[in-house]
Amino acid sequence: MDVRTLCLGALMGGDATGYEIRKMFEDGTFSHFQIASLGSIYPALTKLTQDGLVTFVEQEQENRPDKKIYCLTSEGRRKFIRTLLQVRPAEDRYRSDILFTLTFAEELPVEMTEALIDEFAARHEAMTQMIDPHNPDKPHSAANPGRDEDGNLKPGCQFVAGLGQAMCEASLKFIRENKQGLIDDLKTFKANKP
Amino acid sequence: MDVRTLCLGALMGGDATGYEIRKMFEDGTFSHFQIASLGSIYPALTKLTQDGLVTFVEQEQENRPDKKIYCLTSEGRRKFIRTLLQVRPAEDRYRSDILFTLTFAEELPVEMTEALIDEFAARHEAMTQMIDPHNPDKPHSAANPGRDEDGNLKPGCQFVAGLGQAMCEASLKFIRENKQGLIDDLKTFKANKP
DNA sequence: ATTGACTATATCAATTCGATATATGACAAT
DNA sequence: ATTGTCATATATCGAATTGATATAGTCAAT
Repeated sequence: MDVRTLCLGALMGGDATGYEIRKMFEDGTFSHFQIASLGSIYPALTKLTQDGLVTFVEQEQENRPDKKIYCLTSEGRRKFIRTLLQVRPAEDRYRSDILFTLTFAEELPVEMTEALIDEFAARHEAMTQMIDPHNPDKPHSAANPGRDEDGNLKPGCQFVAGLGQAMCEASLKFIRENKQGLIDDLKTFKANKP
Repeated sequence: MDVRTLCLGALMGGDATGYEIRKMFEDGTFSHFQIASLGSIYPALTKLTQDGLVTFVEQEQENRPDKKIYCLTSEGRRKFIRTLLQVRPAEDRYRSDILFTLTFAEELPVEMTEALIDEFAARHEAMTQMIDPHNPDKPHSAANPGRDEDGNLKPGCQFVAGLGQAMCEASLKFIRENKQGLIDDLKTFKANKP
């Protein structure tokens, strides 16, 4: 799925600026299962405008650059749904430098291994906070759509959030139960092979 | 972490061809937490050769293109370890078109939502098989390093494999417990909003 | 017979990332 | 006082990477 399609999806939750769309992928609704950088979002929005799939109104701001608030056209909306229906979703891909590094734990100081695991845990801890739809310090901003008029989370979003939480919790649980074992294994491993 | 570093890491487990390195990321040891395509691996190996971090011997084959079997130099090995020690690992990133699509479940036919969830489950089921170090149909090929001379899985690899399994199992469990609920929610949701 | 899958290397256009530039205000730290 | 950093906001661009394609032969299946 290319960034253009992702932008259309982001605008399904309501009008937004390019900056706000990036936040949806950085902090917001999509952050735990999609990625898009500003360097791809802005050109995508320009292209979508040219193709008539979105429009924008420019909002002047005091002492700040103008905002461009983008809005799906009815054609953009139709195009997005059609894409979802037609395109075969790509394989999921998970990318983790930390896990890659841990694969070579035998070659590293044990303290570093421990620090890497702690870092992994901390990041996943932060992610559960971010995903949690009931989290009170999560603002009801443009970066967190997926709700209907009454403020209820839509079923699809709720399911996806729950799935993300379950995966985070599982990894945290695994670390709690297996970190010390790995450290011990590494120590004996290193003692045997100097 | 760039593809050059990933290639060095792949060669830590023993000599391999570019094709075999891709398999490590496609099917093998690294497949569930790193990605690298052939289009990036071959140029990376060329660059690494120029920099003296790997060497290769060309092996003629009957009725096939020659194999280039790449091998870490001692400098390459040192460089790799140094990189692991120095480089701050990038944020983990998980990318899933299926989950993104499910976010818009309200806009799709319920049958499609169900099919997407089943597909997600099937892929994760396949992944657990692939990760499992005890899986008997997993060959002891160049695509599956991470073992010492006695065939024992190294502690770091075992930990990472276990973590991957735990996350897969958690997602499968979540789906078993919540799929029907989502389908029901969607039906009532759609009934209320025609 | 022919389609598709596997081994093997290589190239390349299109896409995307990540860093940087620009402008301003707020707030914390030294 | 001043420096640093963070947040808002858009935009550009080189570098890295993907994904498709070319080449070429073997093998199994339809």
